[in-house]
Amino acid sequence: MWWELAKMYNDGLLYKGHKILPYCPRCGTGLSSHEVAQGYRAVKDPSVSVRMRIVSDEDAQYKVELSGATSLLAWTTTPWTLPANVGLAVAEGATYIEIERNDERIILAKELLERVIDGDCLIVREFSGADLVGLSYEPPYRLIDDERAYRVHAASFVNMEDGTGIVHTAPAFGEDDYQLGLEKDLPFFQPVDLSGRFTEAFPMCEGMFVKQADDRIIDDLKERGVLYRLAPYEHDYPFCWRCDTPLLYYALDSWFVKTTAVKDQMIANNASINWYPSHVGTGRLGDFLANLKDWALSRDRYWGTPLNLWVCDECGETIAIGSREELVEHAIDKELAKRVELHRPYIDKVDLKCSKCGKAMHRVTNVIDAWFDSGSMHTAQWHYPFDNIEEFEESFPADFICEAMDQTRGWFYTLLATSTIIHGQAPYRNCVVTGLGLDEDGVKMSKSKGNVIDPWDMIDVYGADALRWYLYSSSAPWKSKRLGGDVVKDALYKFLDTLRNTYDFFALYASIDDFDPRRDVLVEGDLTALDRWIFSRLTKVTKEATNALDGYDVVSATAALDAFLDDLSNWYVRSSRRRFWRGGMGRDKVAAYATLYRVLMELSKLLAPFVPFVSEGIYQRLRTEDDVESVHLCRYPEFDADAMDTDLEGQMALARKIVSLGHQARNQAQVRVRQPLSRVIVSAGEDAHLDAEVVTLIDTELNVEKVELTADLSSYFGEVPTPNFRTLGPRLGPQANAAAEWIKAQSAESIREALAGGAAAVEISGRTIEIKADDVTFEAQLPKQFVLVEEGETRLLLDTRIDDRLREMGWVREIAHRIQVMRKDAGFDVTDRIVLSYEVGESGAGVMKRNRDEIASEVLATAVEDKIKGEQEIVQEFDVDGAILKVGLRRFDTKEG
RNA sequence: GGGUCUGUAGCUCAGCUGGUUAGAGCGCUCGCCUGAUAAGCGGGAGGUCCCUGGUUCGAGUCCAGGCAGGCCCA
Repeated sequence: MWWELAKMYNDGLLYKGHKILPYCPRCGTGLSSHEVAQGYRAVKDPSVSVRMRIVSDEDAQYKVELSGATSLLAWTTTPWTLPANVGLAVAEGATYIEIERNDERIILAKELLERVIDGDCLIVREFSGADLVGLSYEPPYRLIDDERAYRVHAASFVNMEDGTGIVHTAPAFGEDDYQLGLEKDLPFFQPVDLSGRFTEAFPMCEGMFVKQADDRIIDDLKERGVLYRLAPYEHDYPFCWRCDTPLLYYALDSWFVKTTAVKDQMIANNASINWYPSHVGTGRLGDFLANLKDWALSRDRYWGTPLNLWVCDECGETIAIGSREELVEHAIDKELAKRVELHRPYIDKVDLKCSKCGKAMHRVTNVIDAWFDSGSMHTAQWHYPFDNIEEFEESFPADFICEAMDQTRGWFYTLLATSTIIHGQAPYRNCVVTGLGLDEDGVKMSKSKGNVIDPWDMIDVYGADALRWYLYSSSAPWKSKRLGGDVVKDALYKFLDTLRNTYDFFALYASIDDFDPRRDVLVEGDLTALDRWIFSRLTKVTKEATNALDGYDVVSATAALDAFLDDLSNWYVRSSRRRFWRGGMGRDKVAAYATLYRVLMELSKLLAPFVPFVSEGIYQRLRTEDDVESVHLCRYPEFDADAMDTDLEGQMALARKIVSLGHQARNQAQVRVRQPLSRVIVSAGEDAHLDAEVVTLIDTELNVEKVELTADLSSYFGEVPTPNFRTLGPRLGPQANAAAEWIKAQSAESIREALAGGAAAVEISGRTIEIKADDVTFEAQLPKQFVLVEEGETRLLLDTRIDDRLREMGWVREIAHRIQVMRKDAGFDVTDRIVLSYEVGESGAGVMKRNRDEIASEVLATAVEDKIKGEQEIVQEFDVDGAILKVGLRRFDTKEG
């Protein structure tokens, strides 16, 4: 940083000036504009209007009519600055008026009359602001004796938004005032010391803190009849971001970085940065740059980076030291300079020898704005240009930085400013701006308010990755985020638990089967449609995540990954379970393992930037010695867009839709899923097609024997003839009902035939009645056996007929399920073999006998006994379709076999 | 006062270049399923898409003006 500062000084961009600075009387230091920006707060201050009696009109156009009783009305929201008043300012072009009331005359801006004066008054005359210039007036406190003081001047900053149009001017306490003071050669009068207390120059309040003196001054003005009006005034006022003391605007000596000299270049460099969101660059920072002011750099604190300027006591020569080498070169005590710690207080012991006059030079006492330190990161982190020159050149400018919105005028700005001056370009290419963390009620967290949520509390409960995932996935980074409550819990349950459970499922069976990824390799030809589908989805999600991250769109990336994990867990794994349950290590089983293994490996890499701990945990458990030792050392997965099988993905999407509709239909028909049904019939638009393997997935999931895909479902609907009372009623009167009964009793076919000629004479209850074609409408009717559900284009018919064969299959499945639950209740391992004993009444005996092998294999029973005898680990009795079945289980002991 | 963002279900939020009947998750409720899952599936209740105008065959979406809130600045 010294190198940077010395470069700036030698280029004439670091200078000493005097400026009105926001000043913290408690910290004893001026604040930079970006520091002030942190501390604005709405407060109520007293606003006062004060009479300033005209004492001389000699130098003005305006001439007093009512001598001794004519006053200018001045306005301020900081009564404590009134003792330092040395002038009044008016707007030259504005219209002012003189009013009369209670034997006195008051002058103020015409526009503001109604806002300042209550009640009626007499307007005596009008004139322009320019006429008032030159008047002498009696100030509220005549504390200095100076010809130049207490006169009216014209100033461009006088506005008509509030006040009286006559502005009290105190050059010691305001930027505009100070500038006016320079311009009009006003005396500079400073009755306040650096601790914010009045000096002996204002005896009435000597030693009093200025803000506390407001009341005292107001009382005094009131007593003396100087006060015209007092009103509370609500406005934003800056407070010290560090200690919350109200800031005073105060004229101070300061060192400045002449950022205004590179303003255009900074604006150009800002335009080279990709901002996310873009409005930060064009709006918030853009506006700031457009109104750029020089950077008040020096601070009068003790701690901080010492300002590297030495000044000669004798001749005032100043030198900026840019390296230790230079320090040693100029130092009087070279040994000290070689080893001295470059911070206070040590550095201040090093005096230099003036090159001009040979006398001692001392370092200025200032330290620098800490923002300069963080704003120098691009260079200082490498100790450039003394070390790491290559590293610097390789990494500058940075690809990407990220911080919160409140750093716009902090870090984002100071980085840009120093880099523009030192390197001529922006130090970062992309900047993602994050929103603020709000508390549960949506209020900004701040230490002073005490509503700060400790991230560790959430991390302890839910984990760091759950917090991360929430922050990434909930909404765009720059939106503010509420923390606390259950939001992080949701991220954990919804995403991370699903991920872990998917891994756990794999791990459970992989360890049972002793899966070895180096031996049990993936064989392309053994892959099922489901395997090929999940690989296609993996390619797609890799593409989506990569593209999203390339565009700094972290939310879309998480959304794509979330959708993929859902597919993996709730479709791939769910539909693959039976493949893992099978005994042995057949080719299909190896294919399933190898597929799931590879998907989990790749997924851990895809997720590594988002959830570094969880992804590493999974990776470490999956990797072999041949793999890179950490997921964070792996390349991010690449994708081959051609590897996507959009047709298969389309089929699978349709399959899942059919399953969903099928469940809905079962629900409507009140037929539970364990009861097998014969078929569903589906229409899903022209191009819909399903490969046999995909159909099998639907069969299994819906527990139906057949899935029929058809272009048109209408052939499954029957037609029912329906009487049209609109025509029958008027024509047949009382006989209409009989005719209607007859129509309903016919089949659609026969009545169509009968009415082919347009009408038919029919014999009903002994009378002949004519039925015309108009008398009959045909309604599509679904045979009772079907339930129809539809969603968009997709329509599904569920055939709900249950014959004896299906009933028996359902029975078997029900029993198998109940026994599985018993196994679980008894605490058996999924691999435990059992001995199944049962007793059943007559009605169930046949079914049980016919299906005992199937049930046995389903529940891993090595032996089945049709009598419950001996010790059982669990016994239960249940009622299946009216048949009472009693079942006992015990673990199969190999010795028994 | 200026800049900027936001306003959609009880809560958290999606809704791309305007296009059927506005969605998801959580929560509530009823049912199903479960040999990985604090899970999953299906049904239901729950909406003046902040307001008012305008453009358009058509507006949650575009335009104008308000209102409310956040942040930044004066």
